[in-house]
Amino acid sequence: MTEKTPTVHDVARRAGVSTATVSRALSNSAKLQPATLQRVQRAIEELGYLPNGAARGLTSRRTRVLALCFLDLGDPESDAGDDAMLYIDGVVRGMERAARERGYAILIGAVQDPDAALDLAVSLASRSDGIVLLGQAAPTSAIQRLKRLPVVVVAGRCEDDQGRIDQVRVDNAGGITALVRHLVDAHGHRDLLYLGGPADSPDAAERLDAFLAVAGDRARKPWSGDFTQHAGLVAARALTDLPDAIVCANDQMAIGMIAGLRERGIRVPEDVAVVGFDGIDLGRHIQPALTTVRQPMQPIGAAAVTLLERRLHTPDRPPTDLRLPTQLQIRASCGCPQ
Amino acid sequence: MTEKTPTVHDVARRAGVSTATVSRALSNSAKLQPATLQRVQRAIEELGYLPNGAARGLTSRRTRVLALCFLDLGDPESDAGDDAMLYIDGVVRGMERAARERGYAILIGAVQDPDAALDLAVSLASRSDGIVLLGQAAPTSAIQRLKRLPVVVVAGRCEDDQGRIDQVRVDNAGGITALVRHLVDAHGHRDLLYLGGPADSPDAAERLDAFLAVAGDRARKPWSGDFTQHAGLVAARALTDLPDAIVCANDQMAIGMIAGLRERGIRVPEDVAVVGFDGIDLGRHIQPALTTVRQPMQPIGAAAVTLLERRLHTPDRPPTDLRLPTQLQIRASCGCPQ
DNA sequence: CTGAAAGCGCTTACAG
DNA sequence: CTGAAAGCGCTTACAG
Repeated sequence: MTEKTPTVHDVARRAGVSTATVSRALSNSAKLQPATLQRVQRAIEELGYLPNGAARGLTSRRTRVLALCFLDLGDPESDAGDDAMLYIDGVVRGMERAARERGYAILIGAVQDPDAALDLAVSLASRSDGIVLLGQAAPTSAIQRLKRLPVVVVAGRCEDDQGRIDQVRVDNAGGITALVRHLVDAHGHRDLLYLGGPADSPDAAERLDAFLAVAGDRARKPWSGDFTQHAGLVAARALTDLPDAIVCANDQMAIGMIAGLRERGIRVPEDVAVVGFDGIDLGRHIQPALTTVRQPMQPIGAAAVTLLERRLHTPDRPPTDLRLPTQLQIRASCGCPQ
Repeated sequence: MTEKTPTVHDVARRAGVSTATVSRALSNSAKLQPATLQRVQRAIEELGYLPNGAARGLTSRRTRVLALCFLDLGDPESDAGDDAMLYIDGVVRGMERAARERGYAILIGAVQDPDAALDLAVSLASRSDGIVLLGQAAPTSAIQRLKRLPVVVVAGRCEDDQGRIDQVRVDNAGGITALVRHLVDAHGHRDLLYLGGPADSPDAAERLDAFLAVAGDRARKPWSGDFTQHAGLVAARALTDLPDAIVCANDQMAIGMIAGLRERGIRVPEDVAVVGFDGIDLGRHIQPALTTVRQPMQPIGAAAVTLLERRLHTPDRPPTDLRLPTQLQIRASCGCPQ
């Protein structure tokens, strides 16, 4: 740290070759004479040479980095992940694994304030070969501004006029439909309450629409919450006359709902069925185990990476709007035997 | 993407200023005349100019990126996080939040094979201002090789001769000690079985040593597993005569243990107490709720960032070996009333 | 407050 | 197979 850090020139001098040769040895792209290669490698070792990524990136015009920009709504006081965070963790892991296979690392950045998303996105984009914008971290302004490099929007609403923005979403409508059909067809429920998510969430909006469409006149007037366990708890306490089944827009609210009902001595699923959406790990372990719709978080991340790479190779390909399938996960809270 | 991307020169020309002025406007470091600043900003907007991070990094010698290198041992088939992954998610989140406040983004990279850790670490290091090496992703070879830039080792074993590597670990010994004392003092248990972790985990080693030391002649010969729920399950099935209490080296094994005991009709905590280590969210929700020792995952990540930044400012400061406190989390599986 | 110019550390045609 | 040299797009002293 104190002594000057060695560069390709130092390595070249020590190995008795040109910097071009050092560069070739580094990326072992060109075939070097084994002896030459070895000399260079020794010099690198002896000098403790570390290539400068910025210089490489500047020259080669590729950073080998893919970025992810998201909104961090989590509670900084809590280690317990809320839904949004669990979702993001899954996406990050999926991205990382897919990126790794292709020789990319993942750069992540978050903001709390949606208004800061544009600046963050720009700053991440400037250091990467492509960027994924998650949900509400994808304001139209950002999308427009970043269009010089591949952008994929995940779980967001994307108003793209030029047609170069790829999207990845899940089939919210299909998931809700399968869930409601199960409640209606398998269990004969006819009085359904929907506890929806926040109005500004694109996923929440799609789920609500789908519920309304498929439940038809079996639907009560929907309630709404903020996707937290607490919202489910509060809703459970406020419930006066019990429906046959309660469809929650995510698992956390369903879990809070079940806890709140239990407080009041109301049994799930005997007195009322409760189902969720997301498929978080916790749902498997509560009593009764939660019937839900599983979102493929890692595949979402992996798909985003794939789309990024495709557009890197073919900038002008038509935009893809990927809808990943969701999967009905029947457990006990709907009334099915475990 | 097709048209050439604009550079500072284009912006400068359009704004009728020099590139130096554009640069100053970008970093708003120097005070520009408001009118000048505005002209530059308009030009940036009109051109859709995106600064080139590599070029900035090359010149300024700072990337404003902090890297995290870890081993990904997780099951790619499963969305359900295992312990190691939950731990990493927590650390990543802690790093991201701490980094964000200081204007850094986080670059993450993982490998499956420990032998590949060095190459990955080098590649991450070359794009960042500092790097944290997690656990087994911190081979001595990597530490030596990277020493030109700030390195902090988290939950690893670090054999550093030169004294510039900072470390962050948790107080494994203190945690185990509090756990065993509770079992012995509060519940009067005298026959303790320890289900340890893999031999190559530094954390596992410390926990085992501490258990042996504090349990003394109350300890049976320790068993060991691989930190998965499955290992706990297998151990439960293999158990012939029941101890008073089973101390598991992590929560996942404790959860598997409880499930395995239940299979056999053995009640926890009535017939045997079971406790874990880590404090994962799931432990709160199982029946009985898991008594454990809480690791402060996010603070670990945050501390790593703090140490990185300190060393960035003061390269020659003496190395810090941080031990973050753990916290005994008494719930029901030890026999305490919930 | 602003500009001209050097230089950051690589890679990549272009020769040979 | 290897080298000389230009140039990637910024920032930063140095002047003024």
